[in-house]
Amino acid sequence: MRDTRAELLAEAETLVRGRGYSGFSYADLSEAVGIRKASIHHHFRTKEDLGFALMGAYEARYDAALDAILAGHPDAVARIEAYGRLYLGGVEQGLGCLCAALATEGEALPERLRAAVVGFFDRHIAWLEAVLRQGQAEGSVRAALDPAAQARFVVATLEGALMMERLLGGPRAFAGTLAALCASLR
Amino acid sequence: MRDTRAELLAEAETLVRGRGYSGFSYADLSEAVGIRKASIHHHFRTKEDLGFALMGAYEARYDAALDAILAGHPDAVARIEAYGRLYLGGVEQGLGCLCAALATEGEALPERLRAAVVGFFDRHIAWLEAVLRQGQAEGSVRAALDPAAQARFVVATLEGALMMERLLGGPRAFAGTLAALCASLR
DNA sequence: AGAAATCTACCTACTAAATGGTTGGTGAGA
DNA sequence: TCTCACCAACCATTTAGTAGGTAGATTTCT
Repeated sequence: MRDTRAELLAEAETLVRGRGYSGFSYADLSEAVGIRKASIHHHFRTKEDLGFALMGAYEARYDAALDAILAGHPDAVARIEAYGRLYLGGVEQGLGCLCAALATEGEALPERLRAAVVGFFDRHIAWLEAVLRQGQAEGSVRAALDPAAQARFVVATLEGALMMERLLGGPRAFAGTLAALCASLR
Repeated sequence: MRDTRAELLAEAETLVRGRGYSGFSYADLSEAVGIRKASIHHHFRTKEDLGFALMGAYEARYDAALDAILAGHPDAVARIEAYGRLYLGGVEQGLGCLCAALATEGEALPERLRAAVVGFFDRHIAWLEAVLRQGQAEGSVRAALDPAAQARFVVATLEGALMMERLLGGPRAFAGTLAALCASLR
């Protein structure tokens, strides 16, 4: 049996990351999944509900990826490099970050969605801060850096590089920025 | 006499940077400027024309700002810090970068607009690369850095920080990232 | 200079299409 | 029998864009 709800989430994510939240419609999604517009409302009552579910799934996937990074890479800088490669996937597929797409909406974004985006960034910043502190304790990360500020710096650089290189330099250019970022930590 | 065209450009820019390109409508703009919807079409035949004019004005303003920075700051890192403060203005007003707003639209963005966005970034990268080279020649910028890669890195960081801190940490957090960025260049 | 023609900036009133969303169903399976 | 997943047919509103016109300024012709 096909899991329509999951298909809807997957296609909607591609659409939002590809053209922005208000740049996609239920009609687009209907066509992508092969189901009538009204049936989407059966799964997600409103567009805002869909956006919120999208954020939930996105965050859950990222949480799993962060755990996998901790399990697979002992070194702090290697962890941050692996974190950066999560964004690289977006560049390769020509898709931006879901949170960036929502953040663009700014004032017009429903409060729940804004809160979810803020939560996403807060979590990532906290994770990076912990990794950086560990790196400093082990000596692999420059002791002079402020972990809290540096964590924001890392997210900003990767988000910006994804946004820009998706339509400019592609994966190679993104990889260059990631390398420069990691070099600046040591 | 009031310059309606200029008012339209100013208000439209605020709207696009605040809520995204497909997140604003001629109706919004009509209300903001106090002119009928049909009259906007007199000044900008299509929404795409308006977006293109928006990019033109935005780029012209940035060009002037880049010249002013060269004239006002002899030191390379000071120039890049001043460049970063251009973005800070956006954080203070709660407005993202026009190019980031357009870039979010991705595939759905009309070709002319995409080309304009690419041109904007290319110009900024070239400007920064030249500034970085000069800094290396003078010894104020680390010689080990690759100017071309580092220029992309600078734009990515500032764009990402603007996108994120606009709704997260505000001007203080942005200033922290800008400081970390400048420190990483020396 | 004065009349005629043209242009500019704006308007009201429309259109076709798309938007998110609702109603009232149908058929299949537990 | 009841729920689930889906549907066709709606709906009100909003979207970008058009048609046709008006009042006032500017230019052109005599």
